[in-house]
Amino acid sequence: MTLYAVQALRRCRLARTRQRQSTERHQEILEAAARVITDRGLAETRISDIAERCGVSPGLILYYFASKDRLLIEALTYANDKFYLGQSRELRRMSAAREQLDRLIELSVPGLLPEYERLDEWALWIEIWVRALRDPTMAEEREALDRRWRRSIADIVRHGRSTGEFSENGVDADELGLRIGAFIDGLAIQVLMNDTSMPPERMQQVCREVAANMIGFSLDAEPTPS
Amino acid sequence: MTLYAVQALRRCRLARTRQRQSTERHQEILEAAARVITDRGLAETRISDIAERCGVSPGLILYYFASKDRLLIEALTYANDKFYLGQSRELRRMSAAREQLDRLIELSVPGLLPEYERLDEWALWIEIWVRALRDPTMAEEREALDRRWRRSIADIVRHGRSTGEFSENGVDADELGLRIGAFIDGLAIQVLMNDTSMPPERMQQVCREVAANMIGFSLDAEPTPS
DNA sequence: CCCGAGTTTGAACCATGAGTCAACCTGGGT
DNA sequence: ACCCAGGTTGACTCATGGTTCAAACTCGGG
Repeated sequence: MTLYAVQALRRCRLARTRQRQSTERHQEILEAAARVITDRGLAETRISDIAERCGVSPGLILYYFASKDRLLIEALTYANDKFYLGQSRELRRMSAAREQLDRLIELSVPGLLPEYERLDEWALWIEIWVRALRDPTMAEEREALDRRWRRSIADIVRHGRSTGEFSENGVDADELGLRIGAFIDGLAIQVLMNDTSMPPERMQQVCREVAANMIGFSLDAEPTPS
Repeated sequence: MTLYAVQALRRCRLARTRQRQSTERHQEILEAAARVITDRGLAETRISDIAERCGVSPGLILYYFASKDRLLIEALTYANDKFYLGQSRELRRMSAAREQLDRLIELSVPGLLPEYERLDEWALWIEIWVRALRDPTMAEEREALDRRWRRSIADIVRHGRSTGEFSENGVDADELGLRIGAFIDGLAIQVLMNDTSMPPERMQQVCREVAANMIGFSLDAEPTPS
Protein backbone atom coordinates (compact mmCIF):
# COMPACT_ATOMS: atom_id res chain seq x y z
CA MET A 1 0.00 0.00 0.00
CA THR A 2 2.82 2.39 0.91
CA LEU A 3 4.75 1.29 -2.12
CA TYR A 4 1.69 1.73 -4.28
CA ALA A 5 1.14 5.24 -2.94
CA VAL A 6 4.72 6.24 -3.62
CA GLN A 7 4.53 4.91 -7.13
CA ALA A 8 1.31 6.77 -7.71
CA LEU A 9 2.87 9.94 -6.38
CA ARG A 10 5.83 9.64 -8.66
CA ARG A 11 3.74 8.80 -11.64
CA CYS A 12 1.73 11.83 -10.79
CA ARG A 13 4.78 14.06 -10.69
CA LEU A 14 5.96 12.73 -14.00
CA ALA A 15 2.54 13.20 -15.44
CA ARG A 16 2.53 16.77 -14.22
CA THR A 17 5.80 17.75 -15.88
CA ARG A 18 4.71 16.01 -19.03
CA GLN A 19 1.42 17.77 -18.85
CA ARG A 20 3.08 21.13 -18.52
CA GLN A 21 5.28 20.35 -21.48
CA SER A 22 2.22 19.26 -23.32
CA THR A 23 0.20 22.41 -22.64
CA GLU A 24 3.19 24.46 -23.67
CA ARG A 25 3.18 22.66 -26.99
CA HIS A 26 -0.52 23.28 -27.27
CA GLN A 27 -0.08 26.99 -26.84
CA GLU A 28 2.94 27.05 -29.07
CA ILE A 29 0.91 25.46 -31.82
CA LEU A 30 -2.09 27.73 -31.27
CA GLU A 31 0.18 30.74 -31.39
CA ALA A 32 1.81 29.57 -34.59
CA ALA A 33 -1.57 28.81 -36.10
CA ALA A 34 -2.88 32.30 -35.34
CA ARG A 35 0.25 33.74 -36.86
CA VAL A 36 -0.13 31.72 -40.03
CA ILE A 37 -3.82 32.58 -40.30
CA THR A 38 -3.06 36.30 -40.19
CA ASP A 39 -0.35 35.83 -42.76
CA ARG A 40 -2.03 33.55 -45.25
CA GLY A 41 -5.71 33.66 -44.36
CA LEU A 42 -7.77 30.90 -42.86
CA ALA A 43 -8.59 29.28 -46.18
CA GLU A 44 -4.95 29.11 -47.24
CA THR A 45 -3.60 27.84 -43.96
CA ARG A 46 -2.12 24.38 -44.21
CA ILE A 47 -1.17 22.12 -41.38
CA SER A 48 2.34 21.96 -42.74
CA ASP A 49 2.59 25.77 -42.52
CA ILE A 50 1.80 25.67 -38.87
CA ALA A 51 4.21 22.80 -38.32
CA GLU A 52 6.96 24.67 -40.11
CA ARG A 53 6.37 27.75 -37.97
CA CYS A 54 6.78 25.61 -34.89
CA GLY A 55 9.86 23.89 -36.29
CA VAL A 56 8.05 20.61 -35.93
CA SER A 57 6.76 17.86 -38.19
CA PRO A 58 3.22 18.02 -39.62
CA GLY A 59 2.27 14.80 -37.94
CA LEU A 60 2.74 16.32 -34.52
CA ILE A 61 0.09 18.94 -35.12
CA LEU A 62 -2.50 16.23 -35.48
CA TYR A 63 -1.10 14.49 -32.46
CA TYR A 64 -2.14 17.50 -30.38
CA PHE A 65 -5.33 18.43 -32.18
CA ALA A 66 -8.03 16.09 -33.38
CA SER A 67 -8.39 17.81 -36.72
CA LYS A 68 -7.36 20.88 -38.61
CA ASP A 69 -10.78 22.44 -38.12
CA ARG A 70 -10.71 22.15 -34.35
CA LEU A 71 -7.23 23.59 -34.24
CA LEU A 72 -8.19 26.59 -36.35
CA ILE A 73 -11.22 27.43 -34.25
CA GLU A 74 -9.21 27.12 -31.05
CA ALA A 75 -6.45 29.24 -32.52
CA LEU A 76 -8.82 32.04 -33.42
CA THR A 77 -10.36 32.23 -29.99
CA TYR A 78 -7.00 31.74 -28.29
CA ALA A 79 -5.51 34.73 -30.06
CA ASN A 80 -8.50 36.87 -29.30
CA ASP A 81 -8.44 35.83 -25.67
CA LYS A 82 -4.83 36.71 -25.33
CA PHE A 83 -5.31 40.13 -26.84
CA TYR A 84 -8.38 40.83 -24.76
CA LEU A 85 -6.73 39.84 -21.51
CA GLY A 86 -3.74 42.05 -22.17
CA GLN A 87 -5.92 45.00 -23.01
CA SER A 88 -8.20 44.38 -20.08
CA ARG A 89 -5.34 44.28 -17.62
CA GLU A 90 -3.92 47.48 -19.01
CA LEU A 91 -7.21 49.34 -18.83
CA ARG A 92 -7.85 48.28 -15.29
CA ARG A 93 -4.65 50.00 -14.23
CA MET A 94 -5.89 53.37 -15.45
CA SER A 95 -8.01 55.50 -13.20
CA ALA A 96 -9.44 58.04 -15.62
CA ALA A 97 -12.28 56.81 -17.85
CA ARG A 98 -11.27 59.12 -20.65
CA GLU A 99 -7.79 57.73 -20.57
CA GLN A 100 -9.22 54.22 -20.72
CA LEU A 101 -11.41 55.16 -23.63
CA ASP A 102 -8.52 56.72 -25.50
CA ARG A 103 -6.37 53.69 -25.00
CA LEU A 104 -9.14 51.32 -26.02
CA ILE A 105 -9.62 53.25 -29.23
CA GLU A 106 -5.90 53.37 -29.84
CA LEU A 107 -5.67 49.62 -29.47
CA SER A 108 -8.65 49.16 -31.78
CA VAL A 109 -7.20 50.95 -34.75
CA PRO A 110 -5.54 48.41 -37.02
CA GLY A 111 -1.93 49.24 -37.64
CA LEU A 112 -1.84 52.38 -35.57
CA LEU A 113 0.59 51.12 -33.02
CA PRO A 114 3.73 49.38 -34.20
CA GLU A 115 2.64 45.85 -33.55
CA TYR A 116 5.35 44.62 -31.27
CA GLU A 117 4.81 40.98 -31.62
CA ARG A 118 1.09 41.44 -31.80
CA LEU A 119 -0.58 39.94 -34.82
CA ASP A 120 -3.40 41.81 -36.36
CA GLU A 121 -6.50 41.22 -34.33
CA TRP A 122 -8.90 42.47 -36.92
CA ALA A 123 -7.80 40.19 -39.70
CA LEU A 124 -8.58 37.35 -37.35
CA TRP A 125 -11.98 38.82 -36.57
CA ILE A 126 -13.02 38.74 -40.18
CA GLU A 127 -11.99 35.12 -40.41
CA ILE A 128 -14.02 34.44 -37.30
CA TRP A 129 -17.05 36.03 -38.90
CA VAL A 130 -16.80 34.03 -42.07
CA ARG A 131 -16.42 30.87 -40.13
CA ALA A 132 -19.22 31.68 -37.70
CA LEU A 133 -21.64 32.04 -40.57
CA ARG A 134 -21.69 28.27 -41.05
CA ASP A 135 -20.11 26.79 -37.97
CA PRO A 136 -22.34 26.78 -34.88
CA THR A 137 -19.43 26.27 -32.50
CA MET A 138 -17.61 29.24 -33.92
CA ALA A 139 -20.83 31.23 -33.88
CA GLU A 140 -21.23 30.67 -30.18
CA GLU A 141 -17.61 31.55 -29.47
CA ARG A 142 -17.91 34.69 -31.50
CA GLU A 143 -20.93 35.90 -29.65
CA ALA A 144 -19.20 35.41 -26.33
CA LEU A 145 -16.09 37.25 -27.50
CA ASP A 146 -18.17 40.06 -28.92
CA ARG A 147 -20.22 40.42 -25.77
CA ARG A 148 -17.05 40.71 -23.75
CA TRP A 149 -15.69 43.37 -26.06
CA ARG A 150 -18.86 45.43 -25.86
CA ARG A 151 -18.95 45.06 -22.14
CA SER A 152 -15.45 46.44 -21.76
CA ILE A 153 -16.66 49.60 -23.46
CA ALA A 154 -19.79 49.76 -21.36
CA ASP A 155 -17.65 49.37 -18.25
CA ILE A 156 -15.59 52.36 -19.20
CA VAL A 157 -18.77 54.39 -19.56
CA ARG A 158 -20.05 53.19 -16.20
CA HIS A 159 -16.74 53.98 -14.59
CA GLY A 160 -16.70 57.47 -16.06
CA ARG A 161 -20.21 58.10 -14.86
CA SER A 162 -19.46 56.89 -11.38
CA THR A 163 -16.49 59.24 -11.08
CA GLY A 164 -18.41 62.11 -12.59
CA GLU A 165 -16.17 62.35 -15.66
CA PHE A 166 -19.15 61.60 -17.86
CA SER A 167 -22.59 62.94 -17.11
CA GLU A 168 -25.76 60.93 -17.52
CA ASN A 169 -27.33 61.56 -20.90
CA GLY A 170 -30.24 59.14 -20.81
CA VAL A 171 -28.52 56.42 -22.81
CA ASP A 172 -27.85 53.13 -21.10
CA ALA A 173 -24.18 52.20 -20.70
CA ASP A 174 -24.69 48.82 -22.33
CA GLU A 175 -26.42 50.50 -25.22
CA LEU A 176 -23.41 52.77 -25.61
CA GLY A 177 -21.09 49.77 -25.52
CA LEU A 178 -23.08 48.35 -28.37
CA ARG A 179 -23.12 51.51 -30.43
CA ILE A 180 -19.53 52.49 -29.94
CA GLY A 181 -18.45 48.91 -30.47
CA ALA A 182 -20.35 48.65 -33.73
CA PHE A 183 -18.92 51.93 -34.90
CA ILE A 184 -15.38 50.85 -34.17
CA ASP A 185 -16.01 47.56 -35.96
CA GLY A 186 -17.22 49.31 -39.07
CA LEU A 187 -14.31 51.71 -39.25
CA ALA A 188 -11.74 49.07 -38.39
CA ILE A 189 -12.76 47.12 -41.44
CA GLN A 190 -12.04 50.04 -43.70
CA VAL A 191 -8.70 50.74 -42.10
CA LEU A 192 -7.75 47.10 -42.28
CA MET A 193 -8.60 47.14 -45.97
CA ASN A 194 -6.18 50.00 -46.48
CA ASP A 195 -9.00 52.17 -47.71
CA THR A 196 -7.38 55.37 -48.91
CA SER A 197 -10.09 57.50 -47.35
CA MET A 198 -9.52 56.00 -43.93
CA PRO A 199 -5.96 55.96 -42.69
CA PRO A 200 -5.42 54.82 -39.09
CA GLU A 201 -4.96 58.31 -37.72
CA ARG A 202 -8.26 59.41 -39.13
CA MET A 203 -10.06 56.45 -37.64
CA GLN A 204 -8.62 57.27 -34.26
CA GLN A 205 -9.73 60.87 -34.53
CA VAL A 206 -13.22 60.01 -35.79
CA CYS A 207 -13.68 57.40 -33.10
CA ARG A 208 -12.73 59.76 -30.34
CA GLU A 209 -15.08 62.37 -31.66
CA VAL A 210 -18.05 60.08 -32.19
CA ALA A 211 -17.56 58.31 -28.89
CA ALA A 212 -17.44 61.66 -27.10
CA ASN A 213 -20.64 62.67 -28.86
CA MET A 214 -22.43 59.47 -27.98
CA ILE A 215 -21.30 59.45 -24.38
CA GLY A 216 -21.93 63.15 -24.11
CA PHE A 217 -18.74 64.92 -23.16
CA SER A 218 -16.66 67.47 -24.94
CA LEU A 219 -13.19 66.60 -26.19
CA ASP A 220 -12.09 70.20 -25.73
CA ALA A 221 -12.90 70.42 -22.05
CA GLU A 222 -9.88 69.13 -20.22
CA PRO A 223 -11.09 66.56 -17.69
CA THR A 224 -8.24 67.24 -15.25
CA PRO A 225 -7.01 70.82 -15.69
CA SER A 226 -3.42 71.21 -14.55
CA MET B 1 -16.88 44.10 -102.29
CA THR B 2 -20.67 44.04 -102.08
CA LEU B 3 -20.58 40.34 -101.47
CA TYR B 4 -17.94 40.75 -98.86
CA ALA B 5 -19.93 43.46 -97.12
CA VAL B 6 -23.04 41.29 -97.04
CA GLN B 7 -21.10 38.39 -95.67
CA ALA B 8 -19.57 40.61 -93.06
CA LEU B 9 -22.99 41.91 -92.11
CA ARG B 10 -24.39 38.44 -91.74
CA ARG B 11 -21.43 37.25 -89.80
CA CYS B 12 -21.91 40.25 -87.63
CA ARG B 13 -25.57 39.47 -87.05
CA LEU B 14 -24.71 35.91 -86.20
CA ALA B 15 -21.97 37.08 -83.98
CA ARG B 16 -24.36 39.41 -82.27
CA THR B 17 -26.94 36.76 -81.44
CA ARG B 18 -24.18 34.48 -80.32
CA GLN B 19 -22.71 37.24 -78.24
CA ARG B 20 -26.02 37.93 -76.59
CA GLN B 21 -26.40 34.27 -75.80
CA SER B 22 -22.89 34.29 -74.48
CA THR B 23 -23.39 37.25 -72.17
CA GLU B 24 -26.58 35.68 -70.90
CA ARG B 25 -24.60 32.61 -69.97
CA HIS B 26 -22.04 34.80 -68.31
CA GLN B 27 -24.64 36.41 -66.12
CA GLU B 28 -26.38 33.14 -65.48
CA ILE B 29 -23.14 31.70 -64.19
CA LEU B 30 -22.31 34.76 -62.12
CA GLU B 31 -25.76 34.66 -60.57
CA ALA B 32 -25.44 30.98 -59.77
CA ALA B 33 -21.98 31.53 -58.34
CA ALA B 34 -23.20 34.30 -56.04
CA ARG B 35 -26.01 32.05 -54.90
CA VAL B 36 -23.67 29.19 -54.15
CA ILE B 37 -21.26 31.46 -52.32
CA THR B 38 -24.00 32.69 -50.01
CA ASP B 39 -25.12 29.14 -49.42
CA ARG B 40 -21.82 27.40 -48.87
CA GLY B 41 -19.30 30.16 -48.35
CA LEU B 42 -16.53 31.23 -50.66
CA ALA B 43 -14.07 28.68 -49.39
CA GLU B 44 -16.49 25.77 -49.83
CA THR B 45 -17.69 26.76 -53.27
CA ARG B 46 -16.77 24.26 -55.96
CA ILE B 47 -16.95 24.76 -59.66
CA SER B 48 -19.19 21.73 -59.89
CA ASP B 49 -21.65 23.35 -57.46
CA ILE B 50 -22.00 26.33 -59.70
CA ALA B 51 -22.34 24.12 -62.75
CA GLU B 52 -25.01 22.08 -61.07
CA ARG B 53 -26.94 25.21 -60.15
CA CYS B 54 -26.88 26.22 -63.81
CA GLY B 55 -27.83 22.77 -64.97
CA VAL B 56 -24.63 22.66 -66.96
CA SER B 57 -21.44 20.66 -67.01
CA PRO B 58 -18.43 21.76 -64.95
CA GLY B 59 -16.31 22.13 -68.03
CA LEU B 60 -18.50 24.89 -69.35
CA ILE B 61 -17.82 27.10 -66.38
CA LEU B 62 -14.16 27.21 -67.28
CA TYR B 63 -15.07 27.80 -70.89
CA TYR B 64 -16.58 31.12 -69.82
CA PHE B 65 -14.18 32.06 -67.08
CA ALA B 66 -10.45 31.76 -67.16
CA SER B 67 -10.24 30.32 -63.68
CA LYS B 68 -12.27 29.70 -60.59
CA ASP B 69 -10.67 32.65 -58.85
CA ARG B 70 -11.60 35.14 -61.53
CA LEU B 71 -15.14 33.85 -61.58
CA LEU B 72 -15.52 34.19 -57.84
CA ILE B 73 -14.27 37.75 -57.77
CA GLU B 74 -16.53 38.72 -60.64
CA ALA B 75 -19.47 37.01 -58.99
CA LEU B 76 -18.99 38.93 -55.76
CA THR B 77 -18.89 42.31 -57.45
CA TYR B 78 -21.66 41.37 -59.86
CA ALA B 79 -24.03 40.54 -57.02
CA ASN B 80 -23.17 43.71 -55.18
CA ASP B 81 -23.61 45.78 -58.30
CA LYS B 82 -27.02 44.33 -58.93
CA PHE B 83 -28.16 45.01 -55.41
CA TYR B 84 -26.78 48.51 -55.40
CA LEU B 85 -28.38 49.43 -58.71
CA GLY B 86 -31.77 48.21 -57.56
CA GLN B 87 -31.54 50.14 -54.32
CA SER B 88 -30.23 53.22 -56.04
CA ARG B 89 -33.08 53.28 -58.54
CA GLU B 90 -35.61 52.88 -55.78
CA LEU B 91 -34.17 55.67 -53.65
CA ARG B 92 -34.05 58.05 -56.56
CA ARG B 93 -37.79 57.73 -56.95
CA MET B 94 -38.42 59.03 -53.43
CA SER B 95 -38.60 62.73 -52.80
CA ALA B 96 -38.29 62.94 -49.03
CA ALA B 97 -34.79 62.47 -47.66
CA ARG B 98 -36.09 60.92 -44.48
CA GLU B 99 -38.02 58.38 -46.48
CA GLN B 100 -34.87 57.58 -48.43
CA LEU B 101 -32.90 57.19 -45.24
CA ASP B 102 -35.52 54.92 -43.73
CA ARG B 103 -35.57 52.75 -46.79
CA LEU B 104 -31.82 52.58 -47.02
CA ILE B 105 -31.64 51.44 -43.43
CA GLU B 106 -34.41 48.94 -43.98
CA LEU B 107 -32.56 47.44 -46.91
CA SER B 108 -29.36 47.34 -44.89
CA VAL B 109 -30.66 45.20 -42.08
CA PRO B 110 -29.87 41.57 -42.82
CA GLY B 111 -32.97 39.43 -42.86
CA LEU B 112 -35.41 42.19 -42.03
CA LEU B 113 -37.27 42.05 -45.28
CA PRO B 114 -38.38 38.69 -46.62
CA GLU B 115 -35.70 38.28 -49.23
CA TYR B 116 -37.75 37.85 -52.36
CA GLU B 117 -35.12 36.31 -54.51
CA ARG B 118 -32.48 38.47 -53.02
CA LEU B 119 -29.49 36.66 -51.63
CA ASP B 120 -27.94 37.98 -48.52
CA GLU B 121 -25.79 40.92 -49.40
CA TRP B 122 -23.94 41.00 -46.14
CA ALA B 123 -22.72 37.44 -46.23
CA LEU B 124 -21.12 38.31 -49.54
CA TRP B 125 -19.57 41.43 -48.07
CA ILE B 126 -17.71 39.45 -45.46
CA GLU B 127 -16.39 37.15 -48.13
CA ILE B 128 -15.28 40.20 -50.08
CA TRP B 129 -13.42 41.48 -47.07
CA VAL B 130 -11.59 38.25 -46.45
CA ARG B 131 -10.61 38.05 -50.06
CA ALA B 132 -9.60 41.70 -50.30
CA LEU B 133 -7.12 41.23 -47.48
CA ARG B 134 -4.81 39.29 -49.79
CA ASP B 135 -6.04 39.91 -53.31
CA PRO B 136 -5.16 43.35 -54.71
CA THR B 137 -7.79 43.15 -57.46
CA MET B 138 -10.50 42.38 -54.95
CA ALA B 139 -9.14 45.10 -52.68
CA GLU B 140 -9.54 47.67 -55.38
CA GLU B 141 -13.04 46.50 -56.25
CA ARG B 142 -14.03 46.59 -52.63
CA GLU B 143 -12.89 50.13 -52.15
CA ALA B 144 -14.89 51.27 -55.15
CA LEU B 145 -18.01 49.45 -53.95
CA ASP B 146 -17.61 50.86 -50.49
CA ARG B 147 -17.09 54.38 -51.70
CA ARG B 148 -20.27 54.13 -53.73
CA TRP B 149 -22.19 52.89 -50.72
CA ARG B 150 -20.97 55.70 -48.52
CA ARG B 151 -21.74 58.21 -51.22
CA SER B 152 -25.33 57.07 -51.48
CA ILE B 153 -25.73 57.91 -47.80
CA ALA B 154 -23.97 61.25 -48.19
CA ASP B 155 -26.26 62.03 -51.10
CA ILE B 156 -29.30 61.49 -48.95
CA VAL B 157 -27.89 63.90 -46.40
CA ARG B 158 -27.15 66.48 -49.09
CA HIS B 159 -30.59 66.06 -50.52
CA GLY B 160 -32.23 66.51 -47.14
CA ARG B 161 -30.20 69.62 -46.48
CA SER B 162 -31.05 71.13 -49.82
CA THR B 163 -34.77 70.65 -49.21
CA GLY B 164 -34.50 71.91 -45.67
CA GLU B 165 -35.51 68.60 -44.11
CA PHE B 166 -32.16 68.41 -42.38
CA SER B 167 -30.49 71.48 -40.97
CA GLU B 168 -26.77 72.12 -41.21
CA ASN B 169 -24.97 70.93 -38.11
CA GLY B 170 -21.39 71.60 -39.06
CA VAL B 171 -20.60 68.06 -40.13
CA ASP B 172 -19.72 67.47 -43.75
CA ALA B 173 -22.14 65.24 -45.69
CA ASP B 174 -19.37 62.93 -46.84
CA GLU B 175 -18.19 62.62 -43.28
CA LEU B 176 -21.70 61.62 -42.28
CA GLY B 177 -21.81 59.07 -45.09
CA LEU B 178 -18.68 57.59 -43.66
CA ARG B 179 -19.88 57.53 -40.09
CA ILE B 180 -23.35 56.25 -40.72
CA GLY B 181 -21.99 53.72 -43.18
CA ALA B 182 -19.47 52.41 -40.69
CA PHE B 183 -22.11 52.19 -38.02
CA ILE B 184 -24.45 50.22 -40.25
CA ASP B 185 -21.59 47.90 -41.21
CA GLY B 186 -20.80 47.18 -37.61
CA LEU B 187 -24.36 46.43 -36.62
CA ALA B 188 -25.08 44.42 -39.75
CA ILE B 189 -22.32 42.03 -38.83
CA GLN B 190 -23.91 41.29 -35.51
CA VAL B 191 -27.35 40.81 -36.99
CA LEU B 192 -25.95 38.58 -39.68
CA MET B 193 -24.29 36.50 -36.99
CA ASN B 194 -27.65 36.01 -35.31
CA ASP B 195 -26.34 37.68 -32.21
CA THR B 196 -29.09 37.30 -29.64
CA SER B 197 -28.64 40.84 -28.41
CA MET B 198 -29.18 42.27 -31.87
CA PRO B 199 -32.26 41.08 -33.71
CA PRO B 200 -33.06 42.80 -37.02
CA GLU B 201 -35.78 45.02 -35.60
CA ARG B 202 -33.46 46.37 -32.98
CA MET B 203 -30.79 47.16 -35.52
CA GLN B 204 -33.31 49.08 -37.56
CA GLN B 205 -34.41 51.07 -34.57
CA VAL B 206 -30.89 51.80 -33.36
CA CYS B 207 -29.78 52.82 -36.84
CA ARG B 208 -32.64 55.25 -37.27
CA GLU B 209 -31.93 56.77 -33.91
CA VAL B 210 -28.19 57.10 -34.32
CA ALA B 211 -28.47 58.39 -37.89
CA ALA B 212 -30.97 61.01 -36.74
CA ASN B 213 -28.58 62.02 -33.98
CA MET B 214 -25.61 62.29 -36.29
CA ILE B 215 -27.47 64.18 -38.98
CA GLY B 216 -29.17 66.31 -36.42
CA PHE B 217 -32.90 65.90 -36.68
CA SER B 218 -35.50 64.58 -34.31
CA LEU B 219 -37.31 61.35 -35.07
CA ASP B 220 -40.34 62.59 -33.14
CA ALA B 221 -40.87 65.71 -35.19
CA GLU B 222 -42.95 64.70 -38.17
CA PRO B 223 -41.31 66.15 -41.25
CA THR B 224 -44.57 66.45 -43.18
CA PRO B 225 -47.47 66.85 -40.75
CA SER B 226 -50.75 65.73 -42.30
C1' DC C 1 -28.37 19.08 -96.71
C1' DC C 2 -23.76 20.17 -95.48
C1' DC C 3 -20.20 23.25 -93.36
C1' DG C 4 -17.92 25.12 -89.52
C1' DA C 5 -17.48 28.44 -85.72
C1' DG C 6 -18.88 28.48 -81.45
C1' DT C 7 -20.81 25.52 -77.39
C1' DT C 8 -21.09 21.82 -74.46
C1' DT C 9 -19.82 17.55 -72.51
C1' DG C 10 -17.66 14.35 -69.29
C1' DA C 11 -13.82 11.58 -68.67
C1' DA C 12 -8.93 11.91 -67.64
C1' DC C 13 -5.12 14.23 -65.54
C1' DC C 14 -2.85 16.14 -61.89
C1' DA C 15 -1.55 18.81 -57.73
C1' DT C 16 -2.60 19.44 -53.29
C1' DG C 17 -3.03 18.63 -48.64
C1' DA C 18 -5.57 16.24 -44.66
C1' DG C 19 -5.16 12.38 -41.96
C1' DT C 20 -2.77 7.66 -40.75
C1' DC C 21 0.74 4.81 -39.14
C1' DA C 22 4.71 2.18 -37.89
C1' DA C 23 9.10 3.15 -36.52
C1' DC C 24 12.08 6.02 -33.77
C1' DC C 25 13.54 9.07 -30.03
C1' DT C 26 13.71 10.98 -25.19
C1' DG C 27 14.02 11.40 -20.46
C1' DG C 28 12.46 10.20 -15.99
C1' DG C 29 11.87 6.09 -13.00
C1' DT C 30 13.92 1.65 -11.29
C1' DA D 1 22.13 0.23 -17.75
C1' DC D 2 17.54 -0.68 -18.94
C1' DC D 3 12.58 0.16 -19.41
C1' DC D 4 8.73 2.30 -21.43
C1' DA D 5 5.09 5.85 -21.87
C1' DG D 6 4.59 9.51 -24.17
C1' DG D 7 6.37 12.57 -27.86
C1' DT D 8 8.01 12.97 -32.61
C1' DT D 9 8.90 11.82 -37.24
C1' DG D 10 8.08 11.59 -42.23
C1' DA D 11 6.59 8.63 -45.67
C1' DC D 12 2.31 6.85 -47.23
C1' DT D 13 -2.70 6.68 -48.38
C1' DC D 14 -6.56 8.71 -50.05
C1' DA D 15 -10.17 11.96 -51.36
C1' DT D 16 -10.97 16.10 -53.40
C1' DG D 17 -11.53 19.27 -56.89
C1' DG D 18 -9.39 22.51 -60.41
C1' DT D 19 -8.03 22.28 -65.05
C1' DT D 20 -7.39 20.14 -69.73
C1' DC D 21 -8.99 18.08 -73.79
C1' DA D 22 -10.79 15.55 -77.56
C1' DA D 23 -15.04 14.33 -79.07
C1' DA D 24 -19.95 15.52 -79.72
C1' DC D 25 -23.44 18.75 -80.52
C1' DT D 26 -26.00 23.12 -82.24
C1' DC D 27 -27.55 26.07 -85.45
C1' DG D 28 -27.29 29.94 -88.70
C1' DG D 29 -25.49 30.57 -93.37
C1' DG D 30 -24.59 28.78 -98.08
